[in-house]
Amino acid sequence: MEKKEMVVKTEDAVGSSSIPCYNSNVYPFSNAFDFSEVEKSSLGFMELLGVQDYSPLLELPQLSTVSVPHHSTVKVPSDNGKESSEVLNHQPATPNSSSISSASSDAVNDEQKMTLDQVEEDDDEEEEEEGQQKTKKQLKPKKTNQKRQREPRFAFMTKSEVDHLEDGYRWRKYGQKAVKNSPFPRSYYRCTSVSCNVKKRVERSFTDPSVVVTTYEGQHTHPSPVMPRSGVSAGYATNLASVFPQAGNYLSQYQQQHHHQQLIFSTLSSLGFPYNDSSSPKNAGFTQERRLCNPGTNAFLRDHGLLQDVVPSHMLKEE
DNA sequence: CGGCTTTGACCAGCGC
DNA sequence: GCGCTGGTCAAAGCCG
Repeated sequence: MEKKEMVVKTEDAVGSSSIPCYNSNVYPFSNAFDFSEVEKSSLGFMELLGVQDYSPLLELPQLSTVSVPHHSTVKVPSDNGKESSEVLNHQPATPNSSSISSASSDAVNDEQKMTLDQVEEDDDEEEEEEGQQKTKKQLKPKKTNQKRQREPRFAFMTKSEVDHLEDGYRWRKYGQKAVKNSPFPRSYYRCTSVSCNVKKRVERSFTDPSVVVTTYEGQHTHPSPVMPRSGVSAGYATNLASVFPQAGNYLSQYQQQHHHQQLIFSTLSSLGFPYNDSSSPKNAGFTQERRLCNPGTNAFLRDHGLLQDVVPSHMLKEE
């Protein structure tokens, strides 16, 4: 049986932090994090996420002001100010809330850098071609276009038995890598649609193999091949999307499919959105799920593994 | 036969 | 400079 629980984490969300929270339960994961530690740390949170460019924070102001409940200060480097800090609210999340972690993004500066790189690359191209043909052909080409060209990223934490979750789009796997500190490999997928360079990474938490972390990068330039569905889901997805524009983008994809509707609703519900659908047998599975982000328990802490790419372990310490 | 997955190799970025 | 790691490429193989 496939049981899923989705946890949303926007890579931009933690950005700078102080969105007027619709519901204090929306970002419960923060209960497990001491963001003041982030401030102390030499690593910015975005850096912890493996991001080197924070410009999207400007691009996604809402995300950049997401409030992280309960904990204090999030310091986020940004282009115009280097960093912003915000005192966050202190409401503990309620049980059953799911976690949202946040993540990162970047892009604008990279594009600028890329331009320069491309110019330089033009000069080298001829030389490279020769050497390249001899040894390996794939070597340089990617360099021209790929110089850290990063799109805004958005990650979902999904409790699922399957690694690759259906989201209405078609994906082609183009790589798999072993992940440090994890026995589970990370898979790389790319949208099969031409001219759409959306990518996603899928990896499983090593501390909780039932949890899959899916990270989307970029935005689709085409409609989902799966027909959109109408229904109450739209309202909630929109609601969430209003908090996480990027999330809404992907959530809307999820909601285009049956069982993913449930997945979303389960998540939204746990996020504090009042959704309740007991008619689905699949929901039975949800109730059995470990309370992934239940503050005050160790449950969440046990998940720190899948977040450790996002947050250093010391941040996961219980208060 | 076309599309997809697997897999080894390569490259770039980063820290030491 | 070197080594590690993440990310990507593309050939080979698989499958419907």
